[in-house]
Amino acid sequence: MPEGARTDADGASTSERILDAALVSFATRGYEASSLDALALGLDIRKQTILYWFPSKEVLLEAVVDRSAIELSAALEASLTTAGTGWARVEAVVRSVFRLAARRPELLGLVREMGRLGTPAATRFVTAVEPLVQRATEFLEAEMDSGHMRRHDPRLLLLAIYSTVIGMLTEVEVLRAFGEEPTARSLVRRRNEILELLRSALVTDQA
Amino acid sequence: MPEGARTDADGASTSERILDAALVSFATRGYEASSLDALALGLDIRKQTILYWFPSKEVLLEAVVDRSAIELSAALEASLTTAGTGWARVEAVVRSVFRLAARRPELLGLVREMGRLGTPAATRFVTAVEPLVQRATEFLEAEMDSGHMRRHDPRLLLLAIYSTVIGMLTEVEVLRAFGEEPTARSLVRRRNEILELLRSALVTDQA
DNA sequence: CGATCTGTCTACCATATGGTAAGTGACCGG
DNA sequence: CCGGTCACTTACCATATGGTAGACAGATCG
Repeated sequence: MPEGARTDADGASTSERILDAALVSFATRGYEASSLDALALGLDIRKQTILYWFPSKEVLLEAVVDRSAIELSAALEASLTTAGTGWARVEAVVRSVFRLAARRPELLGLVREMGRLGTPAATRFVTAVEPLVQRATEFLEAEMDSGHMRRHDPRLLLLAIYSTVIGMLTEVEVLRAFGEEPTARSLVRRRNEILELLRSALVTDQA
Repeated sequence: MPEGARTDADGASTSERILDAALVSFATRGYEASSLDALALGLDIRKQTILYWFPSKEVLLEAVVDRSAIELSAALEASLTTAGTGWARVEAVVRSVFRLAARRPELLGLVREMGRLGTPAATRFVTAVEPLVQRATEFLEAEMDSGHMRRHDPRLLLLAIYSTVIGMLTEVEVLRAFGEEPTARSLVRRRNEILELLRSALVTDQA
């Protein structure tokens, strides 16, 4: 976003490095528990540099949320354009979310964190993703109308799918309690489990 | 726990009132974001009274977690002893969790919060609930063996069910985004949706 | 070269936080 | 009636927090 930003050896501008670090910290430790000092320390800059780019912690949060919403939407949109129809479409979306979780777990972590820090952060995020929700709802409705999927309230169904996927991706502690270590191998197992579950729950024609 | 505790007009001892308020605050605002001062203010006592009963904030958290784990386990155990077999058993447990969510939403909120505050708080909770997980796993396995339920990895299945239920009970912000207001009416709709979903996903004999 | 702008820094501050030390009044057994 | 314990208080404190003010170095430009 900033034009005349100095660039790192890796080519990353300071403000982008701050956004990256803040995303990770917010997603894992949580917003309140993330201090600007700690953030700055990790980046080997001074807290005031952060406050130069983002005049307050809240503004920083908004920036992180906005950027994440864009990235998330982009990933989902991409998987939607290439995906087929019917169950294949659902599977493609779930797979792409899992791929995203493997590559950038912080993004999913932030989504989960979003619920806690209520308005206005959540509102911001929700507004950005709303079009996708709308599209998904219409798709599910069409599939049900055509008889390819069992009839459900599409928005409640979407909420259930969302909960399951996000939960199985982010509840690391609970995961451990259930005897699943958060490895790449386990991630695949969880993905397949969810896909199987959804398939048997949704698809009418099990052939 | 405290013996010679002074009792309130409502018969609640100070330490119990502290635990109650702390549970609500931890479950909604989060542990880090809950300050002892704010807690004390809400109870119309001084912060030092809190530190008299619970020598540190962390100890307070442990106490809250322990008590909640006990209450949660009790509720689940109760529903298990009265519940029947097969699908009826699953349904009974889900219903009892939803009943608990209606009566004491903070309890479920704390469970969700647990994942964020990693060890040792989570470990504590998990240890307390572990026997239930074990029982549930064995039950699911038996049902699959007898062919009444589709074969899945029982622990992954349990994790999926957990994620879905907790998510649909606690993600209030996301709920709003999906057009569901957190009313009692909506709670019932969500419960029925989950039950339908689980039934079609799990039960082989759909008669 | 001098003025200006940009990015980062040092210095500082008000407030809030978890926690310590020491008191105070009520009750209670001897 | 008196010493002690119990429940709770006032008085403090060290630290951490988000944020302000202003200095300083390097680039840019007339």
